[in-house]
Amino acid sequence: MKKILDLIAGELKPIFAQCGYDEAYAKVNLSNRPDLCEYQCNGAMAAAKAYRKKPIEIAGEVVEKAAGNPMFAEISAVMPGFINIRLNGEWLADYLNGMREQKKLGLEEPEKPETIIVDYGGANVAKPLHVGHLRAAIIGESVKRMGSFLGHHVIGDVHLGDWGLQMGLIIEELRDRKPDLPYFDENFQGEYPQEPPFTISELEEIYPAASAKSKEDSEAGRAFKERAQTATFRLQNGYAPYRAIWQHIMNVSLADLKKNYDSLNVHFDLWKGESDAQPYIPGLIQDLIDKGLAYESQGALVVDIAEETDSKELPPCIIRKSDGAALYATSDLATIVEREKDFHPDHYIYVVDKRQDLHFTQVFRVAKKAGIVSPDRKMDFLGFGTMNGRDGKPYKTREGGVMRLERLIAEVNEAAYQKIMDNRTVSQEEARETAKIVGLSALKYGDLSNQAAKDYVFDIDRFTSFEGNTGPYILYTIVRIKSILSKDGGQSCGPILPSVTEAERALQLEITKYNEVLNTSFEEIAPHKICQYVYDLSNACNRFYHDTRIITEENQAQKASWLSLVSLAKDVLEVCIGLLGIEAPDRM
RNA sequence: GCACCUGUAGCUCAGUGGAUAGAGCAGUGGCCUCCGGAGCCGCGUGCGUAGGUUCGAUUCCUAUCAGGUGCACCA
Repeated sequence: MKKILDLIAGELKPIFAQCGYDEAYAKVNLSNRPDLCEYQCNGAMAAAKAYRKKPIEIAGEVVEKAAGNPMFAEISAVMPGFINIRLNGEWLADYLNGMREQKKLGLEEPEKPETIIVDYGGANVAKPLHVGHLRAAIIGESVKRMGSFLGHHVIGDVHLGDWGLQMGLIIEELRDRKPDLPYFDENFQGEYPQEPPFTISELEEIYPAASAKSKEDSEAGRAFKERAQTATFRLQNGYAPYRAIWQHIMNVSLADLKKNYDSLNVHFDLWKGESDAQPYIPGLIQDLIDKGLAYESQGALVVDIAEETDSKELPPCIIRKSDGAALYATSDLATIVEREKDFHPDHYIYVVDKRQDLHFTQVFRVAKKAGIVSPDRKMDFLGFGTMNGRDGKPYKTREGGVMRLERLIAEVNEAAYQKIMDNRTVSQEEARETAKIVGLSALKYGDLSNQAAKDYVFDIDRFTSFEGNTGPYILYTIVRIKSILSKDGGQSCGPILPSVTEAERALQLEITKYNEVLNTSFEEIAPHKICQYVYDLSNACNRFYHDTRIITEENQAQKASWLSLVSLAKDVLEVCIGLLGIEAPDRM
């Protein structure tokens, strides 16, 4: 189905044209004065200058010709030149009935579906997930779901950090702890064991220990770091024993990462990492040299990325260190080479900490200059801000350390559990299960309701509150509608009739925004707009059934209409929170 | 030093080249013979500052102040 704004504009366009004005002026917006009208067209004012007429005259001409159109209950010209519109109640009811019948609730899908890569993990192998990974996971998952639901072919890639110095550090620390392992016997000829030489909890302890050791300002510290660098170098050059250890690290770590992402209800289509891009690096660098883009500067190989339209000077992008090693930008460029080969995507979306803005600006420019992607390829960097504590500083544990994701989730679940037990008498088991769902909604909604690019304050009490603009409040609304529908058995839904009360009308109008909201939210890569909508729709629901007795309504056709209306509202809400990565329980 | 991002109500956040800038929390006053009161209905304060473009600017531009972040061999 078409969006209502487009349908109204579609009626006005020929009228503008008939009157001799460019039909582009027939653009329609939601009214920002609901007391005056539901929709408004401001084109007459914009056109006034071009046609040297008073805006009100233009508006008057258009309104005169539009009067009598069955779509409108009211269309009027108001000083200085607004065109105010109210929809006909029957037309609106028809639109809603259309939504009920169509798949995806009448969502207008893009004419040409795109292949889109969403890169949103950034997890590091052998390091536990912490809150810094939370935003990428939550926002990226939502962006991926939005794109898929709209009909695009979206591929979510975790893009693991699995190829850096951390690997050498772990290998050398492992050598110090278990020197008898066959991986460290230069003369070993047999098969390496299938069993990993460590558990996940050991691994999580090994890395920080090794990292600390390498940073020690002592002879031993420097020696250890040098060993780690050598080990990293050998690993990257295919030294078999270290490859075998690396594979163990990957297996053990990935199983744990998947478990953690699962508990967030975040799922990746690809579990690629930096290591997968390595084979493309030599060709990439040679290509950049051959094209004359890469040149030596202070011993390193760099590519200039300045463009004529730049008002400022951007530093060049380093693609090879003076010691010959590749680095971050090289790896990301090689990953693009790989993705072009595998998927040839129309659109890249990187969901990464906003501090990497400059890095991605450089990478995108090099990719386009070098022709790795075509110049018009859509490449978006969705940089997100920091999650802060109530003190406005990056979120930490009470002890001041880095908060692990597992612990954060556990704390949110506990807070949700307490609230559920305070409010209702349910069994502990049911409360625990519900708390997981409610807690996750609190966590995700609390994050997604903010603009991604901004820092935000994580306040566990506020996010888990069942009142106000929170995830639990949204879930409550859905659960309550489910309760109403179950009271009736869900059997007597019928066609939605024109509204009879203001609250009902408001709810009807709110529901119809669905199509518009989903499309613009994805175009702007803005999940918070879905949150805003879901909140508005929930409020409209609560107002409606607060003063309308549905179940006891004696007029059966009226009752059937209202049941359909709240049922449709519930469907819209569930689709929308699904795109946020949230689901609603049946009871809470 | 250079650059980028952000400044909206006491707090946390939305929002728009158009009419009277909105929510939640906190404060405060009402509403349960009623499908879940986790609700509904009230009450008041604000676009960092100064210019400019425009018929119209909180929105676009410039300057300025404040906070955050990034600036060549970490990822």
